[in-house]
Amino acid sequence: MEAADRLLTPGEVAALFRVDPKTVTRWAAAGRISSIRTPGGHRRFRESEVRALLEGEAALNA
Amino acid sequence: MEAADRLLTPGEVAALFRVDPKTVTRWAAAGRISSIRTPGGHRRFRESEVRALLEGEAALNA
DNA sequence: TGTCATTAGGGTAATTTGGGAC
DNA sequence: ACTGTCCAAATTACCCTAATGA
Repeated sequence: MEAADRLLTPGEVAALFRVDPKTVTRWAAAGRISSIRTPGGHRRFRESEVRALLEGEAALNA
Repeated sequence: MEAADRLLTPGEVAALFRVDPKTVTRWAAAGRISSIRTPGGHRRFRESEVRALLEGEAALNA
């Protein structure tokens, strides 16, 4: 189940979705996307999940 | 309890958290993560603790 | 012994967080 | 209901040189 997938920064995820990093933070806070926190409190996102979200929407639209 | 206390280098821990190796060093200096010092002063981290940090945060986010 | 990638250290930008408001 | 922007504070990233590790 758990793959050693890479982690993405909020800025990277925001760039992929073409939204503001703040919006990504809101998604994480709302539980719409799972996040990992560094000991310092910063968030990291699973690339596999982000990609599934991106491609998933596209698939549903086809 | 099967603590696979394999030791990880700052670079390896940094890769897992998707942060800079210097950041891992800062965590150790701040006491956010326990570290072992080599006689030469370099730091090593317990894999079990690092993994608990990663997976622990993720599990809370179900 | 020598090589070479990694790490420590200190200092300065850039990013992220959190909150509330529009 | 959702997003972008403002703010201040904290965390993280990148710059360098010297030492350590394998």
